[in-house]
Amino acid sequence: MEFLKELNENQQKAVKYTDGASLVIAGAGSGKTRVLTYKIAYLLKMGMAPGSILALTFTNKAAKEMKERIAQMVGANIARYLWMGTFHAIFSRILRSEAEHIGFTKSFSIYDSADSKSLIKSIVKEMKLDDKVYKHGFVQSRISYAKNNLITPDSYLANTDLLKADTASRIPLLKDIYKIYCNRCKQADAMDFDDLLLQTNVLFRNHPAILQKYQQIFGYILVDEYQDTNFAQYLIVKKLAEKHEKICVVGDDAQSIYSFRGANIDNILQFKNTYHNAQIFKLEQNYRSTQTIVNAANSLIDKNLQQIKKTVFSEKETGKPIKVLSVFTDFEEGFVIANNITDLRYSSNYRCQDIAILYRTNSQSRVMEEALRKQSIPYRIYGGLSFYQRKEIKDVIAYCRLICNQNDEESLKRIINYPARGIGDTTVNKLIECAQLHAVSAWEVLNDMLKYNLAVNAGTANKLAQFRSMIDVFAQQVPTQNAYDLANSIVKTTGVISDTFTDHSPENLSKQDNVQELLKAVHEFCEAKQKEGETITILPDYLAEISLLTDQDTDKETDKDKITLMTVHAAKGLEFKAVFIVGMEEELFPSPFCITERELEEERRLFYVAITRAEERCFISYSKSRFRNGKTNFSNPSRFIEDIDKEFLELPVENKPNGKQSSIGDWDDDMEVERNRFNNASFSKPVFKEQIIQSSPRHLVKVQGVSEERNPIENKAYPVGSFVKHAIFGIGKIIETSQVSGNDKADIDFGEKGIKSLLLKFAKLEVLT
DNA sequence: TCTAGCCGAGTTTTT
DNA sequence: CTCGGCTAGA
Repeated sequence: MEFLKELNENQQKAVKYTDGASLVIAGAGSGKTRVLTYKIAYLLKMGMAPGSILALTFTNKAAKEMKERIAQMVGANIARYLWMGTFHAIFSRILRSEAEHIGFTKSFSIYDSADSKSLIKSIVKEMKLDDKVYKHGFVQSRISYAKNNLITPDSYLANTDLLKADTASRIPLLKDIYKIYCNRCKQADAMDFDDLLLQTNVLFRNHPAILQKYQQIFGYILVDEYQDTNFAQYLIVKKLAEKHEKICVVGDDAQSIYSFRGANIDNILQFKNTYHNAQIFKLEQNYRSTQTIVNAANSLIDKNLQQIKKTVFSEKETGKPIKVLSVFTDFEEGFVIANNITDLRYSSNYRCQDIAILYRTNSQSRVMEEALRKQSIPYRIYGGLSFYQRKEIKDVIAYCRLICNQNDEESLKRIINYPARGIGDTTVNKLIECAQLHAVSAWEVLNDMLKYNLAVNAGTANKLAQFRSMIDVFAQQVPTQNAYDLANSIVKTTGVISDTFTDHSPENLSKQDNVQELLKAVHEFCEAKQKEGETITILPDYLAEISLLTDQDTDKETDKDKITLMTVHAAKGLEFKAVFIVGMEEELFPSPFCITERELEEERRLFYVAITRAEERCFISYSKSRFRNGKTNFSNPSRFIEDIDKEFLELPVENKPNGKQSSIGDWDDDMEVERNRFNNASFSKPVFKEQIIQSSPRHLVKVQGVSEERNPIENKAYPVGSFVKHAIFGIGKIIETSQVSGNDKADIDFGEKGIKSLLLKFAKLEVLT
């Protein structure tokens, strides 16, 4: 047990306690993953069989990393038998082997959220309801909420509170949509993400013998990120652990940020009430961040009332204060951040992969992206469209899914007329209506159009029959064909990507690349399975694997050394030497949709998560105006900045070039922060784009001393003396134009608002005269 | 069946 | 602004 020496005292205690239930409260950066991995290694060394350990995580990435670390410690041959994966992955595996007990088949499809949205849309349409009232997004979240709380359609009907709430929200028929939605899923032999948890509960509730079987199998259960479990997950874990209470959950209530998805922070707060003899271990030493960052984060989270008290501390160096950057516009924000990044790269020798830009909403990525691109800083955006959500990929996968499960209605709808084969919307609607009328799947109708009286003309019937037999031919090959060969012939024969061969546009070429990429992935999957001793890997096995994958799981080698751009949510569990948290403004962070104290506390935790991602440097920026939804909106600094003790912050300082007074306007009154305009933030390190691209880091440091002297330069577009209009300051008169580091700049007298030095590329001035 | 054009809406999302 | 969804017309 040499490896135990690598743990501190509390970590060791948490690892070694295996007598009963235990809760490990793990502060940010306190070695949570380390405790989990070492604990599993410890259990294995104590003689526990790997096949009786169940370890649940929230992301595939976390599971994969943990598995790799354990493999290093105890050997891959042992590690591969661990039940380790996400809740969804593990229980979809169990559901597949027990599917017939709950009315599904082994090859059930998994509907992703786009599929379920599309199904909801068609149900609302078929019920002739107003889709402006029954908005698909809202209906979807309502159904998801019900499932996460284990409310089946029948118990929904019996729940007066829910019914009342729906009537009050003018959506009384939600109960019916929910019921039909579930029926349709079952008819399609499909489960959505929430079903994977709900149906597991149904399985365990209705079949005690099966529950008992898994209670026997899982001799020890570990759960990561327990603060983010919802009721469905909580109950699965509770039932499985009931017998022996050999369970260890790890989490941090201060990092609970998924309540809007049904996560219930009470699961961790009330752990002791669920498991009466639970031991609690607190990990409070942060090994990730400087003292300043840890203390700043502590002072922030201290403002939350609801929390398990703990004292996270760091013994690393004090470190630099968190730098607060104040800018005028979101464009300038991007520019300033890019400059700061350049600075870090070349004067502190940070690599791109050490740096992350975090934001509250995905839409903020655009300006950042633009700024980075302009300065040729390599970056990678996480979130947005993932590989598996791309149209061409979804199309190919829809073929694969339909071929493996002909009842899969969403896949059928997607490709029955793609590529176009003369089966229009009218026909598809008739087909589905007919199927509903006879309570069978659409495929069933296709199989016997006469029997079900499908009212289409002979030509259409012929086209439908052709489509059916094409799918049939593939379907017959499923049990005997290797997944890669079958996928390959699907792509070649169905013409699913024939659209992309019409021209050589970059979009089309990229689509072809993506499909090749997918096929390559299938190939690799088959080879990996073969190495594990499988004789043949069939297509359904591959589908089962990828339906639960996300973009984050597909890291490419070429993406290694790049700046990371992602939402704060996506950054949870990650760490970077330097972190930029941008858009720290009211109406953005906290989100205007969070009103109640409980919701605000979650937003504060989100900010806490953001800060604690940083190891050495943390920057926070806010802009006084932001371009959103086609309009420029004014904004104030986020209240959360004030929640951090000032001693840990480096607030923007006023800088007065040439002794000119530059008044701030009204924004900063509450913060006593003054603007350090373009000088400090933007130009302390003049940016020479070309040189940055070509030269080595050391070269660049030399150029940094270049003069910042301003030389008045006549600017023809903005003649001295002319009047201009600015989005924030209103009308002003140009006093002087100049160039600084190759950027056009103007000094403008805005009367009452004072004299401002503005960069023309940001100011967006309108010339009036 | 396809496409241009209009209208309206617009947080966060591990699976 | 920038998507998605729908309608009108080819």
